[in-house]
Amino acid sequence: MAKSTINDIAKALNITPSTVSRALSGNTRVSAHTRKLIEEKAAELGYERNLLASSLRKGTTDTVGMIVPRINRQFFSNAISGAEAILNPAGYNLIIVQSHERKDDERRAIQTLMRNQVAGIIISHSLETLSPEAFDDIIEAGIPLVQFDRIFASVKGAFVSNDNFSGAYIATKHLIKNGYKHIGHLGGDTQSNVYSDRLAGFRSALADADMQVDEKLIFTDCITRDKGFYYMAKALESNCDALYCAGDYAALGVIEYARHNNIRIPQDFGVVGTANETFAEVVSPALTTLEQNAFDMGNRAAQAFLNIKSGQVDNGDKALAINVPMRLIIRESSIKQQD
Amino acid sequence: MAKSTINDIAKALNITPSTVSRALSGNTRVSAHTRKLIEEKAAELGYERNLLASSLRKGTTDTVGMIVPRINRQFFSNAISGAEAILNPAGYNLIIVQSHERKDDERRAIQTLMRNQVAGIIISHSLETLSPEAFDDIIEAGIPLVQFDRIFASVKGAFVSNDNFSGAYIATKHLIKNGYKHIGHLGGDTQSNVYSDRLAGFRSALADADMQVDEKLIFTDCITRDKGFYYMAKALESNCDALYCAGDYAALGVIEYARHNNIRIPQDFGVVGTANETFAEVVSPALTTLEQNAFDMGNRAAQAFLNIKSGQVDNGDKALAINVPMRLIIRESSIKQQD
DNA sequence: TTGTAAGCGTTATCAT
DNA sequence: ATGATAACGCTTACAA
Repeated sequence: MAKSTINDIAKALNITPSTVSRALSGNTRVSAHTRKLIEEKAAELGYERNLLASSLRKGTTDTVGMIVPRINRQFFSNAISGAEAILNPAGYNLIIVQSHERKDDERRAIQTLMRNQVAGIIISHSLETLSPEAFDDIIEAGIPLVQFDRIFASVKGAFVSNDNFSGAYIATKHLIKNGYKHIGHLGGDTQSNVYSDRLAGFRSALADADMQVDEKLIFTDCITRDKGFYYMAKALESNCDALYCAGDYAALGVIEYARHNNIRIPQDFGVVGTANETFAEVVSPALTTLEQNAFDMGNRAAQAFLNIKSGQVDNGDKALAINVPMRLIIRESSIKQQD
Repeated sequence: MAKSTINDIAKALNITPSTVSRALSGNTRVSAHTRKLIEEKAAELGYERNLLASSLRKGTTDTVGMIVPRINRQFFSNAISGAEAILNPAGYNLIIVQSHERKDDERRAIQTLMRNQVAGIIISHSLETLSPEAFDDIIEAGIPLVQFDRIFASVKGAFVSNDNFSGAYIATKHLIKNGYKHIGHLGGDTQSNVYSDRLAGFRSALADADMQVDEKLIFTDCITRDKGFYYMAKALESNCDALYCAGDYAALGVIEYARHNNIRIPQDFGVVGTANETFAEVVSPALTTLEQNAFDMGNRAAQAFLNIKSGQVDNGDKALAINVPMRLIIRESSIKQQD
């Protein structure tokens, strides 16, 4: 009933706890005989090692903390799975905490993880977090830190992000190629690297095609469905005929506005989103969008942690920046029909 | 740089660790003066309490473990948020582990949590888990256990589930009222309470309307989009004109089959899903579906844990069964037009 | 109000 | 191969 300890096992077998500990941690310097006895007794008593005690003694844990804004977003939950897929086989457990896009929650999350003596922290910071003071604590405590997706480049440690610039560039170029002439952008707060890079990629694609950027068609607080709906109306007032959206939810709002107002997508208007949310394939017309490869990013973030941990790279080494390419998934919403 | 301890603080102030401990844990029996000194020094040294040591000493942790099949399902990620919303204010941290619908992973997850001495476990078991041996360990160790959504009724501890029977009943009745005559069911493995209850509710609704259940129209291995597509074809061969689906993904498959084969939904064929996934509102025609109220379930599961913990109810008390009603969200896919 | 000392369960060092 | 012992950082009687 009550939890048993190595002392219980030792007493039951008339040996010392140290021998039990050795046997149970796979140490070779225990006779095959006693090892067997110990293992049997452990099973009989339902013994489970107390990781609090073990970690306290060893001074390290096998736990990695991962902080994400929200887990109910495909991107983050898949990134988590990607990290797990690397960490579990490597003997680490992953503990997940949500920041709910709030700075205070994030700070608390960092504190909780540090107090729990995690072996490392993998984080995509909240949108409310505009500067990385809280991250410095992590580095100062000597805890390996990996930022992913949303990055403060000034912080030491590794980071893994999408190649947002190139992704946006490709998406925009795709709209240009398809004959749209007056292309706008629905983006997010440019204080975030994610959205500033996407905006930059958008601008760059237009520039390379010798097309003017109409500043009236650039919106940088538009990552929700409602805002997408709203700004689509605004964009149309300025004769917009296509939008590259930095998020699928905004793109969804665009599609819905078009449907309600009998604007034909893709014939009259083109849309490309970003993220490939589950609904992108299902909405009608199906949404062309940029795949973020979340699983892969989680994978690489975890790998970066392992690299730091194994001493292969220094935590303060800036060579650890990884850029994951984004892939354009072409569906109906951007393929202008010739009529 | 290196982590500091209460000993560091004590030494720096020429007092004993016990006083520091008392001050930092809010104990009143410390003079205002020394408390202030201690707090300042703690801040200066960037002290963070080592929870491993603290918990080991106290014999309890403030960590609750939550095991779910996968976090990238809206239902589970929202349930997690619901649990968090109760537990964090109550001073608990939630650690989340995925079972990936695999029995072995689930077993490992339980082990990890127990080794980490969690204060309680909230779980929705994997579909691969057909019997609850692993759960008995939890109860035997005296750890409060709350099952949610997927339940083994034979296990002690609390459980929180949807009222799947009534939900399915309402959904099916809704199809009947809308004039569909030959209604089938796409469900899941009936070894799970979730799917057996939904099937039972479906049957019951037909029975109460004096309608025959056509066994050829009942499929119990159909919770994916592909399967939905596939079984829709089968159902049509038996002159089916409506399906109540135990999952939205299957319903999506149905809609897609209909679209590809020029079957008009809802005019010629009715569909109701279950879960209200994000795409349900967005797909065309919009899908009528049962809301699972995931957040609320997580909330209640967490509350059940707190109740056990506070001794209000016994962990072995079966009075802890909570049934959360499901709400039918009526959209286009089930409203037969009169023509 | 503060100090002393023991102990949570484990592991590592040093003996034997 | 096994035992004795100390220590990880913290909390809590008990003493002073």
